[in-house]
Amino acid sequence: MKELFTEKLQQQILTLYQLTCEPLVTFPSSTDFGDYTTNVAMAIAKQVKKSPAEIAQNIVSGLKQDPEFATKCDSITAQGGYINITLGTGPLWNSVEQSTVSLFSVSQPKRILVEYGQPNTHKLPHIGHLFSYIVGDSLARILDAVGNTVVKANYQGDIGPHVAKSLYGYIQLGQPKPQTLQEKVMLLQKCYQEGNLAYDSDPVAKETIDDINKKIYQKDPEITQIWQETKKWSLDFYLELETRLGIRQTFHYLESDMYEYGMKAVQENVGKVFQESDGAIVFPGEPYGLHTRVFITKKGTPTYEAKDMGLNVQKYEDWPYDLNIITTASEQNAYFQVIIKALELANPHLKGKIQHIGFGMVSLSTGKMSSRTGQIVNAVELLDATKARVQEILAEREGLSETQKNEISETVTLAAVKFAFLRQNILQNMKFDLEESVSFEGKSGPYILYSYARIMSILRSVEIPDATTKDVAELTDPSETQLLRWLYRYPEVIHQAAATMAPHTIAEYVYTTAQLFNTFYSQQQIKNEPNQQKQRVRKSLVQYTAQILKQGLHLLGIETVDTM
RNA sequence: GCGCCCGUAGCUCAACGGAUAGAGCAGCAGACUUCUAAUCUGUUGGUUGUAGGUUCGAUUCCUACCGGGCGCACCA
Repeated sequence: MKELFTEKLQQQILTLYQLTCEPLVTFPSSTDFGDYTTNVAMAIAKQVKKSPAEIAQNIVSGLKQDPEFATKCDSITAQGGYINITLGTGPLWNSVEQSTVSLFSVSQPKRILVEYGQPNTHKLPHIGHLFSYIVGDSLARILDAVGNTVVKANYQGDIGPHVAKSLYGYIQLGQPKPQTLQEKVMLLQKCYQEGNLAYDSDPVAKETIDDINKKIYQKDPEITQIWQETKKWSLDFYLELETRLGIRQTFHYLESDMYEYGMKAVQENVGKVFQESDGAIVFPGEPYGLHTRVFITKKGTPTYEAKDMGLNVQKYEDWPYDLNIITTASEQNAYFQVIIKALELANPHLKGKIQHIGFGMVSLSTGKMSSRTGQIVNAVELLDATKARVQEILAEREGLSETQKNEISETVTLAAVKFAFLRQNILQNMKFDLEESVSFEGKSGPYILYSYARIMSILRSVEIPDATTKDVAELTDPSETQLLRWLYRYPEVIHQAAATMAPHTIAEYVYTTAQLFNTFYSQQQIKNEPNQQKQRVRKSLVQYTAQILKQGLHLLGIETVDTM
């Protein structure tokens, strides 16, 4: 409907003032002002040489003559320089009905590849990896929801000093073979920590580790065997974690596989894109306002840069994309500016198709979580600690089987963590507070799931037909109309979230939806409502609410439960 | 030193250049014989880091300064 209003406004402005402009129609700051607002009268006041209020009044008078406008709008008023539009309950209802069935698509769908996750093997994932998984997956879901074709990719560092350190520790321990996957990856993490310590404090160990690192590249049979075996533990563990998080990625790239391809990609372009400098192959970024980076060292080994060259060409060969979104922490922003420039120069067909999104760095607001181990919080610890808190609350619930409680606690845990990560602008640094993230009150994942479960409970207890068009007139209470007005915004919110790649827009929206429902819930009855028309329309209203909550949460990677 | 990003309520965060700057938590005062109280209602709390500038209008754009984060060649 927004397009309709924009168009009609444009016509009015043109006929009244012989002016063409793109009138900005938006949601007003408060629903008290209506469903749409425009400040176009203020914007053109200077050109027209009339007061904004007068212009607004003229436009409004004109619009009121328009029959299409009249049928859709309850009121259209000029308030100062603002023009406020309030839709009728009927049109609002019809629109909500539509949007719960299907979401509109973007005008020009794209093939988009989203890369996220990127955990290293031979180490446990920390909170930053969890953040990347959750944010990247949500972005992919949102872009997909508006009609793009999206595939998800992961890129894992399975080679390099960190692996050598872990293998060193592992060999020192006599290459034990624990039973469970959990024990295996815990062991590798411990080996890494010890290797890391030895590397810094013991010169002999340092030499050994450097040697192991070299042997991996040289495909030394003995080391390769150990490397492959332990790597598989890690990769299996990550697949398990991804499954737990509800994430399924189409492509899993390994850094070790990009080694040769990257070298080739760089060497083919020496003299064109890259140049030799001090024995190394570098990309001189200064002409582009960037900095110079080394792609192949003077020892002849490829750096991460070279591997990224290989990776991003490989991705296009595997799945030709219109847009390749690489997400990482923002500390790599400058790095990716250089990489993308070099990639575009070496591969003109990729120009404009690679976009880096550097999201904020996660830091712990307190040391509470890490006090136990003295280490960076690992992702699994975080999930398990959250789950323990959920189970405490759930233990007091009656009428739920143990199996149900288990399922519910896992879903609620993921909702709590995912929502905590997605509720703020992903580009900004985030302070992660365990206490707050597992607090299930207020603006939280569990709050929204709880609201959804309440609706499901209502729908279980009332078995009545859906509302008819006539019933809609019975929506009169502010707690009802406020909710309906808010539901109406859903498609545009999703569209905006996709356009700006901002999952937090949806998180905010879904939260407010739940909030408005809870207000409604505390004020209005459905089960015991004597007026059958009111009962029907309220039932359908909460049904739509549930559908939109479910869909919105799904875009955040959050699943719902019917009972909690 | 150079470059990029960020400073909004006690804390964590919202706010296409637009209306009285909004939420949650914490604090205070209330609401469970009623479809799930992980809920709801009311309330306290702001010179949007500082100083200028542009604009009818600035948290938003520009400049300087102060404070914080990150990056700047053979690591990933």
